[in-house]
Amino acid sequence: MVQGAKGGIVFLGEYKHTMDSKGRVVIPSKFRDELKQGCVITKGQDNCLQILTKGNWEEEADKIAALPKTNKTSRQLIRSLFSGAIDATIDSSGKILIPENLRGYSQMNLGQSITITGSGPVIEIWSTKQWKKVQLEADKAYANINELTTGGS
Amino acid sequence: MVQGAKGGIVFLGEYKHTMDSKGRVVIPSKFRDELKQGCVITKGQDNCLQILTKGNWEEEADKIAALPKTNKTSRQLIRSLFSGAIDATIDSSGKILIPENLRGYSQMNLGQSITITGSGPVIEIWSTKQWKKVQLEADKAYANINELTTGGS
DNA sequence: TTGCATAGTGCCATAAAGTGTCTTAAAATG
DNA sequence: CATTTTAAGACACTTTATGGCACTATGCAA
Repeated sequence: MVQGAKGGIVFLGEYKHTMDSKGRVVIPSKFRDELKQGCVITKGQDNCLQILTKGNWEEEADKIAALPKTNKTSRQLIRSLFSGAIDATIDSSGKILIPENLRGYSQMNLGQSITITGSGPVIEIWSTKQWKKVQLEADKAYANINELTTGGS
Repeated sequence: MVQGAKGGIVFLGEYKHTMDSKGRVVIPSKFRDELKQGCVITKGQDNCLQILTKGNWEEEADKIAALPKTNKTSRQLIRSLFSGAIDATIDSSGKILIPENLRGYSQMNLGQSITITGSGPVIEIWSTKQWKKVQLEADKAYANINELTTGGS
């Protein structure tokens, strides 16, 4: 997998897979090496799930845990992150199980299409339905920025 | 390969090739040396794909990755850029594989004609169909510029 | 406790996708 | 014109995705 200028891992690409009848999904082979020593699945923003490497998770968790617990929003964030997180391992055929509560959160259904995307330091998992919506918006935002920074057409 | 005034690489020229039955295209031999250590393919404007050298990519990626993830637009940019990119390597016969999602984005089909152009610091790949349209517009714009800068005919 | 249902795990078979390499023909080079 | 390089297609091989089946663990109810 590619590395950024600062040496961190950068996940790239978009992959369409299927959730099997038991709630498992295949992790794209390009991502597997980085996740082999274990990974953590959390609730992401916009109804996606995120897969973090062990290293990334620790960083993230430290950041969140350090937030002031007197602040209500912080407490909610802490609760959401930790209660929604699960550590997972890839099985011998490259699959991981998405627990029921996370499937619900991200609107994934057994046997349906899901989309896995590399999104820089993290991997995101989407129901393909949801991804299509998000992607459209994302591409629009990207196109706009390009116009601004490159002078446009 | 040519260098610009500031020492950056400058890709030049227009090449017509064919996408093979597996989605691979031959990279013009003049471009290969610069891409041998790896390159990244991203979505470009007007439904083209761009091939960036490692160096160019890192610049681009660092800019986007540094954006705050709490901001929705930033998240969209991150998603669009990274999910729409893939790192590629040239094989021993000078080909690279264009992944399915990027073939879709750029309207390339297996077995069909594609056009590869040097476009300054990046290489662009087009379905020939799309390229013809864009080239026409580009030529027109160039003619107009000439008129403006030379005072016209 | 026993039996049953449900969720989770491991592994295998098949099909599809991706990769590597070779040959031939065409193009470029000197 | 001879030689070298490049593009395109073909093919074999490898890897990956998917679905299925069997087995285990867990919890619940009879």
